[in-house]
Amino acid sequence: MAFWLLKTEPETWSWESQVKRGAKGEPWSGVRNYQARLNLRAMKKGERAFFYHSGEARAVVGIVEVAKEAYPDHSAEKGDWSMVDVVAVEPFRIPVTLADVKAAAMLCEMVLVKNTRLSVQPVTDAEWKLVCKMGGLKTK
DNA sequence: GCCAACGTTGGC
DNA sequence: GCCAACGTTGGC
Repeated sequence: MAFWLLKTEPETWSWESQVKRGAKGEPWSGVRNYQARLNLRAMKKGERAFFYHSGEARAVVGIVEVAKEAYPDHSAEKGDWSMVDVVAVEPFRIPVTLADVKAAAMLCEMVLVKNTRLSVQPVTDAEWKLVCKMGGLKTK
């Protein structure tokens, strides 16, 4: 069971928009980076990901679940790109900001810190647990 | 608004 | 295949 982190600009696609989609979920389209594509394609149905707001907010705000595994990105005019469908699972009670992540010794190796520009990232089990806890969620 | 980091493109 | 130039992302 792997964990992930999905980055989005809230002006483009926010947690609120994701929640409004409900159980139908939403295709995570528009990824145009090979490393991110690799991660998208490694995602399995039922795996979970942090939903991260970049830009102004800079915080993990909730958790989504993969509802459909990688399939061709319909927004790609050319090239071989993939997307997955994700469904909102649970909001964080307390958003975990980038500053919080950087301040936590255990999290200083997170891809979020090390490779800030990667939009689809793997998260380790230990990181997952801690960030959930910081967000005010019971870890499962 | 600026700049650093990274990825992509194109000339050689 | 190398590398400089350029564009984009995202934090500050």
